[in-house]
Amino acid sequence: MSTAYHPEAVEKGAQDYWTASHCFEVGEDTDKEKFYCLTMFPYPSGKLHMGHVRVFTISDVIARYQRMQGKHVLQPMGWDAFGMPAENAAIKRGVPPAKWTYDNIADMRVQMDRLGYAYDWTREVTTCRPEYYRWEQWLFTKMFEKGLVYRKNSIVNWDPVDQTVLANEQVIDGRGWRSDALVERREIPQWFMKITAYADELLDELDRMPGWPDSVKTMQRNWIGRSEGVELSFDVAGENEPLTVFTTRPDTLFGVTYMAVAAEHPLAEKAAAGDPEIAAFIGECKKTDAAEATLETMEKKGMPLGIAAIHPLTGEEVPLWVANFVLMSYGTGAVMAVPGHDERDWEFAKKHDLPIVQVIAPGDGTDIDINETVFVDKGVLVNSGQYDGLDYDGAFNAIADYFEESGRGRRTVNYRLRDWGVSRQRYWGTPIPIIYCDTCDAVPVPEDQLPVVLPEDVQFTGHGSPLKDIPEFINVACPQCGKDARRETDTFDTFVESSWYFARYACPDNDKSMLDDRAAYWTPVDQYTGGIEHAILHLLYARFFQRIMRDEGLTDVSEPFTNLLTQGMVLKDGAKMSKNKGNTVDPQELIAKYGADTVRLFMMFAAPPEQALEWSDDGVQGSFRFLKRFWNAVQSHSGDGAVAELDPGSLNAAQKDLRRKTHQTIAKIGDDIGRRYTFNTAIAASMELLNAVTRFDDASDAGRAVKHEALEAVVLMLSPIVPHICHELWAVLGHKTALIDVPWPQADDAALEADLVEIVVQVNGKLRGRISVSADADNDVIAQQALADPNVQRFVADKEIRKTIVVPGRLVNIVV
RNA sequence: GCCGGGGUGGCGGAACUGGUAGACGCGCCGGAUUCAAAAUCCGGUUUCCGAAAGGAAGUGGGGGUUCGAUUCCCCCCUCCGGCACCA
Repeated sequence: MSTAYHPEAVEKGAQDYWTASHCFEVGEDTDKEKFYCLTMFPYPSGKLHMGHVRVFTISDVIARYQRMQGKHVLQPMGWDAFGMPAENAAIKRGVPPAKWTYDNIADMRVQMDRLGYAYDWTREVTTCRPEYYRWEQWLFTKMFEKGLVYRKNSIVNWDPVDQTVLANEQVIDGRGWRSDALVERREIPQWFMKITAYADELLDELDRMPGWPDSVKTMQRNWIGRSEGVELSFDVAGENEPLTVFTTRPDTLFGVTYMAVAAEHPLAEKAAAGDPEIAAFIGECKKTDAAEATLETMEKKGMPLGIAAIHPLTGEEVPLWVANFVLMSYGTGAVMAVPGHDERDWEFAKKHDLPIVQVIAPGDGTDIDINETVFVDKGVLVNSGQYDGLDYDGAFNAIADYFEESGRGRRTVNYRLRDWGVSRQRYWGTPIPIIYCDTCDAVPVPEDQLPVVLPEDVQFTGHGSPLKDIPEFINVACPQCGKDARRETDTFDTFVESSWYFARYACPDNDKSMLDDRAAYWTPVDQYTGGIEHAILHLLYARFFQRIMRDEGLTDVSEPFTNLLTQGMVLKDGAKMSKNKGNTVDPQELIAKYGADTVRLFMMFAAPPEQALEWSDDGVQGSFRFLKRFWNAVQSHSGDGAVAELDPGSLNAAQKDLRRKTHQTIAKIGDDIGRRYTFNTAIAASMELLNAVTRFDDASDAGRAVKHEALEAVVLMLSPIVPHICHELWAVLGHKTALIDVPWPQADDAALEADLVEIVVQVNGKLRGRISVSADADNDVIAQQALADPNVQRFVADKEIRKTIVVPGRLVNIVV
């Protein structure tokens, strides 16, 4: 057999072995501890990109490591198969979205297998298949029965030229991506899921999720945005209905000098009816896309409505404005403005010459000029009548009490989180299982008529959903009264599919129920890995859906993902690699040139997983070179013949040193992979150990035994990262058992002990020397020896030593 | 605009709990091997001063705490991600 490293042959050999032995196909019948290792499933865009390779490899390394720890590991894979790109491809190339999607899945599956991932393909889940989406249709009807879904008008981006709803991504600088027409906000009826009913639980549980990164938990907390405040009503001159607003700062109530409502607010519409100028302004406000980032960054504009609200405490008239920064979908669509103590209100008041009144003074008694700078901190009330002198809490309670007693307001909790709008005016998605009847209104499709199957063989024009052109799909009998009725043609947001797929992997073949006992065995997911871009939406929706399934009696689990690893983006030229931007790198070419192991190694070595990884074409070569060195080192050692048994008690100093290095490395890599997930430093440590082995020139029996132990350790510890070459080299080292069934190595504490340690000596915090002391030397001895160092003496000389700090095993700092 | 995360040699990164800044790799320079090249192997490589020993400076910028700060605190700059219809 040739001893040169040929990756294709090595990789095919290992993969054939894994396939033939079915070693990654797992059942539930075992005494071993289970470990469910999952990566966010891909959208089948056509080809794997580097972001996929990164996330799949991270997860595969963890799965293989946990298997070596003796766990019963499930690592499944599937496809987030509904989505907009399939429709775009259909418009562009005339291929039906279904065919395009299934072809892509087939192609990507081949690419994944070439990378050697340890997947249980018997559990593959594809979300565009009726066997999958029927259960989310079913769950939606259950939610309907419980009142957890409802229909209401909501704003979409409307392209007035193409006469179609646009996704935010399809709006470029406020214009439709195809038509280039200015996008408008338009209200249409849509279905919503009541995620706000779970807001408190989703928020509170974050405190009990130690396996999630703090950054993600903080983002979710801020996204839910629970705030305690007061809802209070202002009478409006000439109106019967009061105007209700929410505020977290009732202490600033005396500082209200104007109020603002959204363009869609009934009071604004009423004023517009009698004033063309206002009507024009409101029309202008609606000529913008619906993204929050757009609203928050655009110029703040407003116009007086000529309507006065009555201040509930002073009885004074307060002018009512319509403003483009107030959102109808937030709270009540109206805000009270306190320009003295709110940044945005202050700027708006300055611009429109509205009065600014100071009603809060700094707690430390400092004088401020409210016309010069806004004061947003909490403090002591002034200019606030009977409430003067109260602090924030005192004023909050006194004013809240007053409103509650007078029946004009109440303490309440407000959330930034809004209910989840799940309707999409698109074809390639799960049909929303609703039938509209003139008599019975919206009726959920009964269980025995599920699934509502999406027709796959359609003419796709790009002008509206093709479902609207299929009478057999639309025209149905009302399930309640039997009269002629119409089927809903909107489909679900694709985030609905990705909110529960992790549970379905446990029982993808069940056609009687959504989940079963196998889900009880495998869930929750022990390790979930995916992109940081999903920190809020996907991960919050999945947490919500898990609770919906729990409350439906399908599972006892509340939190779907015990440990979360959010890997950074793969960037190129400073931006996320994406097809849209055209800055992708094809992994396929690299695999063809260097093999899967080199690609896996480079991805894991280039950066720690949570950091963004700026792609560079250089460096892959280095990983390949390392694998060749690794291969050659094992082959040449093995070629020297059989190895005697290692006797740790009879080693010389050099042999002991290498053995110490081996066991230090075992301890370090176990920690790096098992606890820290810093695969880059684990690889660096393997390289160091291999370098030490290469330098170690000792052909004695004991020497070869120590070397053998080191090489075995490297092969075992690199095997989660570069499994193919390690599979082969394990056999080369003389083993009959396949590497996949071998446990992780253990560090021998006795081998770690050293006689001498090096200690750094500083004078006034600056490095001045190094000393070697026995490992058990006490602090006085170390300090004496440090002082004796000639270079240290130069800096201490005859100066008075004020302090000596000894950090055992590390350093001595002499302060003069 | 708001929320979250980054910024360390020519480059990717390391330094885990406040204790040797630059591990490991890339690149580059020098050498060996070769008719030559590729490949491989050996040595060097933060900057400045110095023949060396050694010294000075240095982790985006400014300030602070400390015997000691890449690490903790305050202010600022800049890049990346998310902002509810991209997935």
